[in-house]
Amino acid sequence: MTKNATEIKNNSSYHHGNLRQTLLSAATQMIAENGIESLSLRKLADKVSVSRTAAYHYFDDKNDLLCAIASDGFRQWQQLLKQSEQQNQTERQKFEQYLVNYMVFATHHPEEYELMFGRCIWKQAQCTEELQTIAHGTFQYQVRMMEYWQSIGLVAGDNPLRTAQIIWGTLHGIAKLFIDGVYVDDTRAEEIVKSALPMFLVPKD
Amino acid sequence: MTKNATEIKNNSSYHHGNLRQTLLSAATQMIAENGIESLSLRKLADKVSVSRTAAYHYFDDKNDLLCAIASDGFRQWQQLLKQSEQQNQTERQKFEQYLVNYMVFATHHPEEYELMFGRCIWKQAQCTEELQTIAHGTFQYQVRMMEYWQSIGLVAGDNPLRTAQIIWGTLHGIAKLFIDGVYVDDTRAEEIVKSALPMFLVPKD
DNA sequence: CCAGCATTTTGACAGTGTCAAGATTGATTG
DNA sequence: CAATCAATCTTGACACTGTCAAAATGCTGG
Repeated sequence: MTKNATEIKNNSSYHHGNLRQTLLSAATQMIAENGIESLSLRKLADKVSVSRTAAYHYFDDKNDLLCAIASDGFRQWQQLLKQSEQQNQTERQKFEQYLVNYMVFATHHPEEYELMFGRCIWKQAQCTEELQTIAHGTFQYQVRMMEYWQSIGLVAGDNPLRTAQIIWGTLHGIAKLFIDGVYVDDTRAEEIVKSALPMFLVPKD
Repeated sequence: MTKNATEIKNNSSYHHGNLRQTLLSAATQMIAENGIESLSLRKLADKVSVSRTAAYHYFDDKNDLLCAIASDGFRQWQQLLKQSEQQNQTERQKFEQYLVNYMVFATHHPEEYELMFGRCIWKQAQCTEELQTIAHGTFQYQVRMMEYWQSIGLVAGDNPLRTAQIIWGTLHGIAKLFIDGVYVDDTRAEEIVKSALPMFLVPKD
């Protein structure tokens, strides 16, 4: 029997064959279901039917595993960014789409979002080089988008970095207030972001 | 010897005399120094020279203790809010002061801020009634400030709640990106907030 | 002086991350 | 084909965590 990267689990065998990916998927699912804090390496190992310390062959640390999940999140987000860029709309629509996309991504994958931008990785533990690279790249990409939108007179301001920081801050703040449960009323995040939109635009008249 | 609320520790006595407050202060200090995650009830007990479970007589939970610290934080913040309101400046200056104050408070007490607005209490655990009340009151207060600033034509928009949500979101987002270490460059949070200021104002000319 | 009460401690348990050492297996090479 | 080796996984162990139940301690009113 040859190794097959797509087969989930080679039953009744000592070697798993695909443990790293299996761990990542299972961990991502567990996090999505019950939150980051409820993920323990031991419960994860149980779920995958493997011993407590098996994961240590693929990840240095619990932190290392979390960083890998976060990196996946960034890849997803980058894909979404590029997708919405290719739809032919007005630039103004693209900008609005970007804002809404951010909110939808954050509120639909709250735990992964927390991992990507939260203190758990960035402050408390040190983050992987892979994660640092991809995160930085994503931000740079967004700065360039701002630069373009400012150059065509859509978005206000003349300092793309500053503007990106502020707009990102706004999105991040609203997203986090929802995700963390500070905003519990039925107000929808999307609506709030849409009413924030005019703030960022160059006045029309 | 009579009991004295100001004396820190009645040495060589079984009963402490002032344990609740002592625990709160020590915990606040430990959190400020080494972060929320590094606070354990046992280390806290050690620091106060008391047994592991002594705290359980004053707090239901670890969560309960954290909520008490957060409540203190809100009291501090409210005081700061009212102070800056009483200084006689133009309304425009007061508004700017409010933004800057928020940022200064958040970045100078990052761990307490995280406790006040972070997932640790609001999402993961349930928060105390005391905390819920004081937090809600603080937000209401800020909404009323927005209402006033909009009524005199300083701040843009006609929906105070929405505006408060957005401005608070912006402040919160920028603060958290700094606190959590996502922004690591030497850009100062205060500067960013000041350049965000015009976004919120009614255009002058 | 003693009973009762508030306060603090000790003992115990389940759960956590992680290291070191051993067990198992598939692959490689003579 | 068989022996060895390296990759992979497991077992044992340790320190640390929050928290409960039961015991111990000291203050205070009768």
